[in-house]
Amino acid sequence: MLGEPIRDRRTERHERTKAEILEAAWQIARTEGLAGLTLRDVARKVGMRAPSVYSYFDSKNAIYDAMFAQGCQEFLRRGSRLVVTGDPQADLRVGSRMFIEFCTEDPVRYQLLFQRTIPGFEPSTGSYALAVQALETIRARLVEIGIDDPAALDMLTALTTGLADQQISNDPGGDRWLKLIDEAMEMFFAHWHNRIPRRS
Amino acid sequence: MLGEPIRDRRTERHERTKAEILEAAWQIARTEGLAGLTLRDVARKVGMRAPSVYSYFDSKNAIYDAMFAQGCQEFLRRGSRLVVTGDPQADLRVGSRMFIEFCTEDPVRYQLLFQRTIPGFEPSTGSYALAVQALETIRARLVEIGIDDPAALDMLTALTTGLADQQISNDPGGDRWLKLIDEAMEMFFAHWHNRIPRRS
DNA sequence: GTCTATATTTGGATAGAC
DNA sequence: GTCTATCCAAATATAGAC
Repeated sequence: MLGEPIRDRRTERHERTKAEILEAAWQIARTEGLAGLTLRDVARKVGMRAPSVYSYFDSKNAIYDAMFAQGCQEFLRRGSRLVVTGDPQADLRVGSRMFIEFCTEDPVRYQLLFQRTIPGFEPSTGSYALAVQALETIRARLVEIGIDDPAALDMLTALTTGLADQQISNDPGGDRWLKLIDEAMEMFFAHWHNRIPRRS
Repeated sequence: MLGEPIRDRRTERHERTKAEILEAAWQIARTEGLAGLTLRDVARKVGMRAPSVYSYFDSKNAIYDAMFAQGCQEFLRRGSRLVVTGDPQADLRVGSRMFIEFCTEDPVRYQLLFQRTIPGFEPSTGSYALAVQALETIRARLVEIGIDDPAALDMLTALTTGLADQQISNDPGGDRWLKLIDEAMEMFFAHWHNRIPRRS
């Protein structure tokens, strides 16, 4: 009557090693750049030779894809922890701050998820679905705040990714654009709250 | 009494060929991606073999650097053609539209100038100075519009690059974010015009 | 599953003849 | 200035032994 599935110790170990490889990949990407990731380096970091990695991932792009999915899942996890207080402006501030800090705290992850700059890589359908889901959580939160104009959502993504992008590109490690978040949201809120969508 | 310098036909031809190589590099980067640029392809496009390119550029990065400088100069050229009408909002609209269209009309140029995503490349001091000069023209225009808070400049660069970035990443060739430009500038202007800078 | 060995490709850069 | 020939290095991926 125990409903637990039979544990497969072999599979468990396999999954653990996959996770270990991914963690190594993140670390190397953060130091060498996302495009500078090589299977040799990843393998070495986990104490293997390059060919052994192929027992866990079919290709280098499969690693990128798993990293992409991990990034999306982390975003979804953080989004699910956000609460709705009922104060629209506060909710907007908290949500946008979460998003922008998510972007800036790991520029490599930002590059992988939001800029499509890796030569031959594009996410698999499964991973892409996670990204769609992530955008949907943002849309839903904006609706709860009382803003349901689709143009407002597009404006918000532009404004927040713009802040994140400038922060990463022009003041890495600093806060020159981070400290503009509250003011940006004030500006955004004043313009879009209780506004009737214009025709086209 | 003719003040013209003596023309050096050899140098002139050399410069012409350099320009031809750069144009080929732009074309290839636009189809193969900026990171996908190879000397072989560039050489072939101008009817040479790869080693011959070294008679014109010391390295591949020297080509990137020349492209970077060209991009900045094109931006400066367009900025110099903008007029100030005295209508602050109209001037803001025109300036931001110029900037965003400059970005979106050539995503490869945008990537080279505004995202630093090429492995070992960073602009030479001379080329970087052009980029600084370009930002300065934006700052000066914003002052003429009547907004001289440095935070406003940072907010404007975030907003405009954000619109450009979303347009390029999520609706290439379309106008989903381009058509938000006027509304974005309305929002920006309402917030920053005649505002006293806050302490910190 | 992991290894060694190797195939394969690619691409930046140099040497030296013409 | 341009070429051929070549070097050198890197990196993905596969074959097959253990």
